Amino acid sequence: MEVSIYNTMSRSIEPFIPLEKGKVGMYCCGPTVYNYAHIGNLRTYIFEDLLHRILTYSGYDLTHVMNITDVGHLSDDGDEGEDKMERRSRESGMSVYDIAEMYTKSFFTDTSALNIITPDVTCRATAHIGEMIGLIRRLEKNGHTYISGGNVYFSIDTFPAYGRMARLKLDQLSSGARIEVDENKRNPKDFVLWFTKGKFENQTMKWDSPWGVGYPGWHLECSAMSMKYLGESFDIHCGGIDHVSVHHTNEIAQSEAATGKEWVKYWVHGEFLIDETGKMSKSKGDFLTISLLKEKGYDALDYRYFCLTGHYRSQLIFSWDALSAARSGRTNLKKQVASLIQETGGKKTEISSDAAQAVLDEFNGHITTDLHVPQALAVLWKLMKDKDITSGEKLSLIEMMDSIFALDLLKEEKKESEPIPQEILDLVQKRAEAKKARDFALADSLRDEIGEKGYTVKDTKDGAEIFRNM
RNA sequence: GGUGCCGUACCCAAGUGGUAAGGGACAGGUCUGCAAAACCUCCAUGCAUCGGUUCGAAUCCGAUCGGCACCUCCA
Repeated sequence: MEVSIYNTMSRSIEPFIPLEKGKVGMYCCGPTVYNYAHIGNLRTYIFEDLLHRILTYSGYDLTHVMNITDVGHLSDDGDEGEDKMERRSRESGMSVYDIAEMYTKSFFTDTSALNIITPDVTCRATAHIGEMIGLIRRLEKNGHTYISGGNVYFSIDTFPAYGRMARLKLDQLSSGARIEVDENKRNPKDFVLWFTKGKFENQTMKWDSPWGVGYPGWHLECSAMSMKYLGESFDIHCGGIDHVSVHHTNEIAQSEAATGKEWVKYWVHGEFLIDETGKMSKSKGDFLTISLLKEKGYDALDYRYFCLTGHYRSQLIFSWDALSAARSGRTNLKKQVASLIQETGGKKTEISSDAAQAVLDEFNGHITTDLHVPQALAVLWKLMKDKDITSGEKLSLIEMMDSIFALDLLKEEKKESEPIPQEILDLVQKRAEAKKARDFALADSLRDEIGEKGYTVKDTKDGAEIFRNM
């Protein structure tokens, strides 16, 4: 199936044409594992997962690579920067490696709860120091580097296309407006490839290199690892929108300066999740995590559903009300699917009717056009209400759609069937008797009493159902 | 200072030239002693404001107001 996607490089939706027919190499910037991921971070991985699923669904043989940043990501630019991992280590008393392991694990716990498919390759920066040193040597050989104040810098003046994707106007950037200019830089936009100086006294992660003992600059790892696993040119590079102007700009510069080739064909960026006050960030006090959502009674997939209702290139406004709406939506969807399963005994039917085929075509059209997932979701709702399509066909269609949505629509909810206390059962029994005697005042007061004790009773045609209140 | 984005109902949100998707909430109905559930129905002549282009504008252009992001670290 043909896929089109918005390319940040051209600022337009382009037909996707892979470098090698039928195959796709995709690299996505992964987490820096110095803290828990907040739900804004995770929105980006949900969007990348949708792209992953859509490419696979469309018949491509996909290789999806994601890095784990466990070194070199500074909290600030310039000499004042401190490695985020090291800072966390200093603050917590744990070793940097323990921190990396702990937060890597929690990251994958979150992504797994969100039904995000684990990339084919996940690679740690600290396991690829050799590749990074190799890349610096290539840049050095091509005359793109200089050493100043002990650090190795990339010289952007040696790369005329610098800032092309971000459309930076270098002469008009107000460098130093918000940060101190690094005196060692020839051009304020130059960036460090290898640190041997800086806030370094406590750095525990360091390696020997031709330029001295030190550690790599943050941007370097993505270039080095993506080329290792996907080759010197590959199809798709994803990440958050915030990476366009610095991180990806620098990645492009150092990669293309090293190889002399176009590095990435399609750049795909996901917009931010924001709240009423604007962007979510880890430095802005408390941040929202999947485990917090769970504590408040939401399923991780309620959040996934919420993300599916907005387009990946638009900001999405988070609120508890909006999340509750998503939870209700997903719950209703699941209920309707469950009743379809009950009705058919779970038997799916091959799609044969014109009506069903039309729904499938519409769905396919949406997902293969720049990830128009919100419209695809609307198609699912239309399908649920359709009166001409048989239940068996519906189930087949739902299964196909959910291979993209990944909302576990066909999965039966396992109810934790805690035993109902005898006390409650007695009250329910009493109420049933009161109802039978048409003493509704007593029945209602008994229902209130049951409610006070934390249970809800609902009458069905097969008698009373009892639920524990959440 | 430079760059870019956004403003659609009570909330979230889709829609980039052909007459406003979808979800949630609300309201009404069927059913039920009532409630809940389920099902049905209703829900923006309107897309920040003002002009312009066009047979036709939420969509294109200009201005204004309001909000946000990036040019430090960030998904």
